[in-house]
Amino acid sequence: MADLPQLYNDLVRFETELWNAVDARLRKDSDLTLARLETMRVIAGHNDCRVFDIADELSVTVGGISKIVDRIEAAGHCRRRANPEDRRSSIIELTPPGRKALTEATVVFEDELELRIGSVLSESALKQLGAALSKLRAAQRLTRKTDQR
Amino acid sequence: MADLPQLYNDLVRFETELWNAVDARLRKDSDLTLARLETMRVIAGHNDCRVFDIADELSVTVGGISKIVDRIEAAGHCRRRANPEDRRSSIIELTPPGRKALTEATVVFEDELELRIGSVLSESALKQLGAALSKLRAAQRLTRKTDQR
DNA sequence: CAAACCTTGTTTCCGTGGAATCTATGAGTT
DNA sequence: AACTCATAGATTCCACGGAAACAAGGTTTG
Repeated sequence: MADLPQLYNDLVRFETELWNAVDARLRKDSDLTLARLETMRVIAGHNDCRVFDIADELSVTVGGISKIVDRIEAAGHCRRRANPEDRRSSIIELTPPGRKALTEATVVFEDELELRIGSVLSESALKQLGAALSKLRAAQRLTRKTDQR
Repeated sequence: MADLPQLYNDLVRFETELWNAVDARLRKDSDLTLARLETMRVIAGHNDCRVFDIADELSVTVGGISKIVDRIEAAGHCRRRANPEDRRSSIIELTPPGRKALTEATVVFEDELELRIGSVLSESALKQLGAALSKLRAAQRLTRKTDQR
């Protein structure tokens, strides 16, 4: 019998510490925070990216993302463009300075991940971990449907 | 080569969704929130528990925990007692109603973990996941020492 | 096509948690 | 003992993100 509370605790604590460490590293060695980096990665990876798409992919609220996009836009790193398909929404795209900042921050980001994850586990352990997490997320997507809000 | 950003993303997203789901379930089926449950679990598991001990174990700030303890105390679930060893700090202990609430909430907590983790992965996959997380945390504790601040 | 409903995004308001500051106590040095 | 420095906790201030209310556009149904 696995000790689920223990596993839960390690998971949550590791995630907290990882987030803090990566965020601190980005603030020190790049122009982005982790919240902005994650948002900009989604923008870069989506064609015709809307606020909704980002919120969905990052599991946060639309209202929260709307405000993060405000800040990224104020920093000159992205811009909202009218969506010809649907006038309720805008299409968000990175500006050239935004793409540059993203590229630079991504190097730092990946370096820190390598330091804190890649270099700690064996290649096969990494594969297993990735598989476990992806299975857990898939299961969560299913239960979500039965959840009432 | 493992895709670390992908793994990172699954980890953070799973943790976010898990936290939200467990917290929602606790609010619905118990008297505690997840933040309070975690705090009270630490209090219950420590002899002569101080604010510092909780903050350290949960990887959050002392100031934040001080306020969470305020709320738990206001709900009548814990109490601060003078520490005879060190008058700067108090010893925090659960009240009988606090212990009762903790016991009840723990049932809900473990049920939700079983639903979202235990029943999703095989026994051996759970073991591997636990081992990987504990190794990752151990490595993080080491790098922390070299981190300035 | 109108009415009802749903989707998308923004904004307001609020609770939470962090950083910084302040107070009190303890430990170490002279 | 007096001074300095470190530690524990509380408090103040602030930034962030969620919930809810709102606005506006889209979709469905009669």
